[in-house]
Amino acid sequence: MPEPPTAVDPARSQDFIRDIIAEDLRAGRHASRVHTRFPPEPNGYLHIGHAKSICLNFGVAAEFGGLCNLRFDDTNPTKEDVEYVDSIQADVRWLGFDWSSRMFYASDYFEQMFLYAEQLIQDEKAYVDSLSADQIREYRGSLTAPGKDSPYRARRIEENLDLFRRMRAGEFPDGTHVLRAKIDMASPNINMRDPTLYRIRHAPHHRTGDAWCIYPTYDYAHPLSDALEGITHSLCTLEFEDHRPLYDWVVENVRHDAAFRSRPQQIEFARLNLNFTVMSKRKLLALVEQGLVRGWSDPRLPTIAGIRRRGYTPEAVRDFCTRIGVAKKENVIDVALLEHTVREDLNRRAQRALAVLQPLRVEIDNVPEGHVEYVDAVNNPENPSAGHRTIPFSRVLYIEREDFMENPPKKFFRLSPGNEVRLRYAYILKCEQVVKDADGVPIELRCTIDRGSLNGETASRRVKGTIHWVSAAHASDAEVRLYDRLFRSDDPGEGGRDPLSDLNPDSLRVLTGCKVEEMLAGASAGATFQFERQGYFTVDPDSAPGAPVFNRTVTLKDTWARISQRS
RNA sequence: UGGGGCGUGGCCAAGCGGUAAGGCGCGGGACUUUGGAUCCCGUAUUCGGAGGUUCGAAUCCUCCCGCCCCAACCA
Repeated sequence: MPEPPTAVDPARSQDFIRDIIAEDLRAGRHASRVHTRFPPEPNGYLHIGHAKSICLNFGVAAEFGGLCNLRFDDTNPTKEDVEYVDSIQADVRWLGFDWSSRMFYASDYFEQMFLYAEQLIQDEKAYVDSLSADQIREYRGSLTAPGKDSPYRARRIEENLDLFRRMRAGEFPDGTHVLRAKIDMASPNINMRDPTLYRIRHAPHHRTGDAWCIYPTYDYAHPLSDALEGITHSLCTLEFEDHRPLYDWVVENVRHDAAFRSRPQQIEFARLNLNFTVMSKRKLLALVEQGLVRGWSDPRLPTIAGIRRRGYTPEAVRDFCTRIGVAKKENVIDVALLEHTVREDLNRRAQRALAVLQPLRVEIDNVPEGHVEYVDAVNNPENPSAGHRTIPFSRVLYIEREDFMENPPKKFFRLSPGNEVRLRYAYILKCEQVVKDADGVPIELRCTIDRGSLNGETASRRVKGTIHWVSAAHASDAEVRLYDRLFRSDDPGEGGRDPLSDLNPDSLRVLTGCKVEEMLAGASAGATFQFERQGYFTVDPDSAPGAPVFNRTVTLKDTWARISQRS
């Protein structure tokens, strides 16, 4: 008789990292604690890729009743800046995570790390090397050839200690000496061939100023920062897999004192890659520095700050991060998933606005000139508590050009000669006559309405389609800047068109059912509207009040293409 | 050619020896005071390949193939 299938353990059903943690907890490891950290280097703004790590670290901690620290990995003063530490805090908060009072800097531990380094020297596990960077590289060997010992590897403890202290005292210029771990120059893992622990850098640090002129490297500082903060699970990306033996070496070989609070374990996962956008720090920095975008928060960038201005909500980004999962496989997530989570969230909260982007004039013969009436409109069909608004209706309207077709295909349910369509929230409209210009292009429609059809729910008859409209006399015509291009170019990356080449913001004429100014005035910064069938638009939360800048939140180019092809 | 990882549908991703979850996307349909909304339905005879073990393999073994990462005094 076959065994019954094993029941799925919910604690083992999410991802391998949660599995490991659950198992550690079960086995009582790490004193049954879970403590993670999000450790960015403050050398740039956070992007959507970091959101994955933030959601993972804070999420896992919360799920297992643990804590998550925010830690700035500020061990390289030449690349870092306070502007970045500020923006990173703002972005993590915006995403909805709270590190409480646990915000730290690797630089908080410089003194303690120095002490541990001295002990390493005393234990003959570290030495000062005086080879040049080039020589060190040569001595390191290659991927296939083992390295060889530096002639300075055998220095006396006292000499090492003296040199290391004088390094700290600033007696030597950059590049003259370096502190190295004494491990194994023949290791097949190049990271273990006596890795550098400290280098001399006479450069002001954004936080410690000129207190130091030697700085620990990532490989030395990271495991120690983790241990000093009592971190149990140190989550990082795949490229650090080869560094894990070194991470463990540092954790094991430093002399454990009272400050040494945990024996953290490093666990690696695959970083997020998104198609149709750029995530490399290098490229983002280049865009900002060359002025090709308006700063790190340009809505066209995949930075958290840019995404916020674009109208994305933290809820949607978090949902995206949980939906992509966590694994060790290299991945390229389809940006359509991000767009989906945003639409799903916005659809529930965005105010609707009738808007016409490419107007076609409509004159209604059986509505008297000067007549104005206000029809009732729902702000959000899916959320009654969003309330109602009234929209002016009059003899002359604008409708969307593409909502009219002179020779409609079979399944076109919008307006065409002799046919009827419902004007959303208003009457059934019939096209009686098409006025064309010299080239035969329709420039105006003469129509009539069915006076008895105002309320669609009680009307005696129904028509297949419904379109959006705007009263010509009441709508304003404002030039709105629209950011759209960069974020979703048509090239996924390598080769072909450079996704960064098309940087000019589009501009767009927007006509809404009320004056645009009124709409903006009544909207708080960051408010999002859904322009019927045109997508979501957000009033830039970072722009001056009333400034007519919209960021299109979701790009639906391909869908539009499909729709227009079909129609 | 050294070491470390990874290969399940177009993109992600469950699965952990018992006969391929789920999401996105895509296709079809329904609905209509919008919809690209919403609701239905469909979408891997097969898990990189070939052998083997087993009553039974995506799951175990062997070999092979492919992709990614590593030779910063970056992180």
